[in-house]
Amino acid sequence: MDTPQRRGRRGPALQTPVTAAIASAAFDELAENGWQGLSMDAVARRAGVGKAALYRRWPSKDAMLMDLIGEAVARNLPDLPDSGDLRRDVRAFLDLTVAQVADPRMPRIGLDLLAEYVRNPAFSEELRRTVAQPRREAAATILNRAVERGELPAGIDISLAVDLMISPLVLRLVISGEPVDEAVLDRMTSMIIAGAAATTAP
Amino acid sequence: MDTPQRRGRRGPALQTPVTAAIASAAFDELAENGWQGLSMDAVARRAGVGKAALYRRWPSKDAMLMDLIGEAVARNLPDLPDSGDLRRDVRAFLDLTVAQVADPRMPRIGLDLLAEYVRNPAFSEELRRTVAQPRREAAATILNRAVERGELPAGIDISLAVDLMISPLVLRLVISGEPVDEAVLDRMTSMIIAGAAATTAP
Amino acid sequence: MDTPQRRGRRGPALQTPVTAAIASAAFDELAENGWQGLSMDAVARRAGVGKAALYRRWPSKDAMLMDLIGEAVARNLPDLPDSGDLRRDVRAFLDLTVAQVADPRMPRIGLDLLAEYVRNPAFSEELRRTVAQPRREAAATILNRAVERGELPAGIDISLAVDLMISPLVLRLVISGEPVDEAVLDRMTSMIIAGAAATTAP
Amino acid sequence: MDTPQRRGRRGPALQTPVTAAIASAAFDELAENGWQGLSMDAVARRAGVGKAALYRRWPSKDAMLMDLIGEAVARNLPDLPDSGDLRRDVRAFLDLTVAQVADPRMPRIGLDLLAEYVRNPAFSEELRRTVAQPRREAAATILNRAVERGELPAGIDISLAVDLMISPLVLRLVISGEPVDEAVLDRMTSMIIAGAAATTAP
DNA sequence: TTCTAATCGAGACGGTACGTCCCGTCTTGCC
DNA sequence: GGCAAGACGGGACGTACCGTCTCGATTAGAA
Repeated sequence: MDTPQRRGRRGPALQTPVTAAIASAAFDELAENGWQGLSMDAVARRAGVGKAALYRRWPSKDAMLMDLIGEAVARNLPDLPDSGDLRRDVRAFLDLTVAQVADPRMPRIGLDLLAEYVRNPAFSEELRRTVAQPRREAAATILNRAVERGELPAGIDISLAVDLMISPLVLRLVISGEPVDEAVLDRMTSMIIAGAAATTAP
Repeated sequence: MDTPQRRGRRGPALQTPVTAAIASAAFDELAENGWQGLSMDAVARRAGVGKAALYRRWPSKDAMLMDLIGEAVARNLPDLPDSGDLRRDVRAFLDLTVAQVADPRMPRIGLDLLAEYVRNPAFSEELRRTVAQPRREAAATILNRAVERGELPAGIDISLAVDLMISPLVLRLVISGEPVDEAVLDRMTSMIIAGAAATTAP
Repeated sequence: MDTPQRRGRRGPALQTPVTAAIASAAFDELAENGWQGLSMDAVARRAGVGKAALYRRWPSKDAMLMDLIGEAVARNLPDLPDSGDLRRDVRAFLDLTVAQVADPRMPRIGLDLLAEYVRNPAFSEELRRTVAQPRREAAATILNRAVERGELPAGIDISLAVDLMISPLVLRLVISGEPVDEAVLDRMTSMIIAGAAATTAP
Repeated sequence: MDTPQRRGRRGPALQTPVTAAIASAAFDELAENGWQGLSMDAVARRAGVGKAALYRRWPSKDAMLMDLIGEAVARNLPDLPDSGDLRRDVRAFLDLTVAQVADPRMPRIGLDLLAEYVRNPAFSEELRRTVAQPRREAAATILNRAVERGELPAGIDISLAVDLMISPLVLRLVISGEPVDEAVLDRMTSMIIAGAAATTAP
């Protein structure tokens, strides 16, 4: 028999084979033509599906892509153990970020994701909630633990320090595209620790 | 010699006032409707110009906007005097960045600019050259002067430190949109100086 | 065998009321502005229809007009009873032609029709088959019956006599536009009968 | 008084070779693309001439083509001697018509000419005056001479008989495109003479 | 000879229509 | 009732052409 085994739902989508086919086709089109270049007709054709099948699931092209991408990105959430040492924690955070962005489908889709993120306020909020916030919280946890351990001074600006943990790496990975090797990550780690410690009110 | 003398001039040039009218109309439309919402017919109508006048200058809507915006952004280059003090130099750099992004037309257009930046490789390179590079060089100059004065250690990673001077502020201003007040800029300045000093090889 | 059964219907048909609305709008525009002055946008707007609905049916403006007009003209075929007398038959044929061309929408559209007839070879053939040929056959029938009755000699050139029955009247009606009253039709009838009888090989 | 004496010449005349080049290019384009397909830019390019040179001479594309074609057609006016015999005169008229239409450039351009004739009222009048009227007068002269000689009855409808001399042949040559050989011309001559004689009031 | 007005080639200008493509909705029949 | 196929209204895109205008270079009549 072929009982449609519901295995711990990954999210509302991908429940039926039709939805899965749409998702696959959409990602292919996204990688080939980008967000703006993707047309609903092309996705439906590629998925061997009627256009109505798409609009039965999402109210618009943007909503569909937000949902599909958001879900895909949200799936790989950071899971960082407490190493008991700030330097190791920070380095692990950076490594995880590099690993996630290094996903083979990321280079092309990721940029379009950011493009649409800044373009579309609704998606902006959705993505902030599902993607950015969890990562910011993970970074904040690392910093707070270090404060508790006394590795960082008490009065630091956590929010600013979190920006510091995320933005220089994202700039390199997503925007400037410069290579990020071990040595750079080492120096970046030092930079983050020193910088974070200096975010106290003067 | 009996060269059959060519009559007439070699051909008229594009008329400057027309280009100016198009640019103005395009910026208005951009601010009102955004990159995607901007239509070439609307720009032409607003500029009191035929659509052909647009397509005589640029091969497509995207090319037009890239060119116009890129040029506009490239125009306001940082011009930072040497204050002789690293902290003052860094703070001036941050203030300048805030001021440029705070330009009333920026909030809406700037995001679209970044969106297209990551989407279009050709524009990406163009924008890197005319917008990012000059600012990176200004930041690098500040840091190098500090090294010469002994305010920063000799072995620091200038490129990484430049990232540090730019990315956290850009993240706040362009992406997260969190407010940036004087106090935050003070703490960010401290963070940058401490972080930059720590980018030495371990 | 496991032929993957195709789901859904094979595809929707073009909707009749839409086609009718387009045809009506096209004829209105044609009468008002002529073939060249008719614009597809105007037809679509007048029909309350998207431009795509037009181009889904015909590949171009000319093809659309050829099809619509050709079909309209082809519809009113001559239906001429055998009066048993050549003169009455010929006169009835002329009257029918005048009546058909006297249709209020004809004066303007008819000329454009001929214009396109001579311009476009494909339309030319189509129109010859649906419009000219039936009328030529009706004329030929009249003449052949007269030959059988002995009203016309046996050796006449039917094709040439058919030209005679059609061309002088068409010249007046369509090209020179001179008025055609009862007296002219009387004289033309005499002319045709005498001329037809003289088309024998010398 | 101080009449500001106008120095310099009153202005050079339009240059003949330029006009000739335009005419040649226009006829080429006309033969290749037809009246509607001919574009002024293409004519100017082909003639190696600026578009202004065209509009300096004619107010519009239609006016230019009307003028050029009208003049070309008007040049070969019928010049028919009085043979003293109606049959020979009619046959000569038909032969001349065949010869004129048989001109190698005619087949393609001639049809477009008629097309535009029925489409464009202004051209219609111009062409009627320069092309049709002289030929109708030539035909009328032939008929009137026959009446004077007693070869045709006195009360015939000259206008209708002129239609008879022109329209069947034109129908064949220009519209139906059927071949016209000697035998057909013989029968047509007989038909015309008999028909013309029968155009008397009943 | 010198002035100067009109012509020349080239092509930009405003405007209008074309034919294509896409979005999001709606309709029709097959499963 | 879900599905494929695709027609539907709407609207933007990028192209082509018309008839006008501007530009600098050329040319030939009038002073």
